[in-house]
Amino acid sequence: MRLSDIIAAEINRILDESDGIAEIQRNDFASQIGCVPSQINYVLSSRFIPEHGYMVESRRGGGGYIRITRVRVDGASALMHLVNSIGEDIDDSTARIILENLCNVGVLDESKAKLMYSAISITVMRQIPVVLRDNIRAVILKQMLISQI
Amino acid sequence: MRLSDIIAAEINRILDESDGIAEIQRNDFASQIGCVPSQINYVLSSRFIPEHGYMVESRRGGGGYIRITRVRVDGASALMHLVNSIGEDIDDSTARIILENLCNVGVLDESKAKLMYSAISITVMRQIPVVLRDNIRAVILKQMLISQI
DNA sequence: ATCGACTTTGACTTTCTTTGACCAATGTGC
DNA sequence: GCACATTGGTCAAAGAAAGTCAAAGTCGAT
Repeated sequence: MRLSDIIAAEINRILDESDGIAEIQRNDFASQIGCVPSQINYVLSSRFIPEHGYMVESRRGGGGYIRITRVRVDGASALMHLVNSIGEDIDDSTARIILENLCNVGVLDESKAKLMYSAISITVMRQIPVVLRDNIRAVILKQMLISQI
Repeated sequence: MRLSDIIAAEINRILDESDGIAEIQRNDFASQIGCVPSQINYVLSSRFIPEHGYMVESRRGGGGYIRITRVRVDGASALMHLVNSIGEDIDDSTARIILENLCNVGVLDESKAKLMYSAISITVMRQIPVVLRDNIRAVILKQMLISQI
């Protein structure tokens, strides 16, 4: 079994035991498993991603931590499907249509839809290198949608 | 839990209980919590900052005190002030503190705060070149806050 | 055999917190 | 007024985490 699989399994075990929230200290966790600390980051960024229903936060410094939250309520959640259907990149008009639809269907209220759209608005995207835009837009949108499950 | 979080929580508890005004004596408060006095200053300067709706006054000498006041203003003008105070760049922890404070003051509900935080989470920022991050974070945050006015 | 995608590692960086020595202001008693 | 006690303020160093990045390794598919 690969190291990264062991780490992922261990995080999932904690998530199962702790109501979907795992809070670890990177160095402790790494030495407990027997890997270098940065391996944890690799696993988090490659497996604990929005498409799979996870959110990751962290803080540095004394008392720092990494918190992984699993939001998947059930595999059939409409929002989960939507997130997975978005893919690596999304353009502005598709994003807008998605938000409008979610609003029409009543999954989002107008205020939150506006909030989300503002986060990926042209004002924001202008600051991002063109080649990255569709990708960043997708990542932001997916992460925001996951946060609302 | 970190010392600084304990201190911040305690100050917020006093603010909640005392109609938005907390008056403490630095040395007493510090020894009550079990930290060095200057730690209080650290917490005040990193979390209870004017742009976020707090006032801090103090007096030295016998009978000296530190008074923290939570300024209650209407949401719209609080947000306007905040947006104007943010500037070109913002780091992760300042952003998090802003969102926490907006919740404490009642300008944002927790769901929207989470939504906003997810839009600027590490998962998103990891995709953006390090040198651009603080700038992009600021643009996204400001735009989201403006959308709520 | 080798190409490419995924993993593993570790040196280096950045951020946040805690502590303590020293400084500044204010009040009090003479 | 002056000396001294009583506060709070500042700042820089040390400590405690986590993040980044690129080089090297692995392994399956062609």
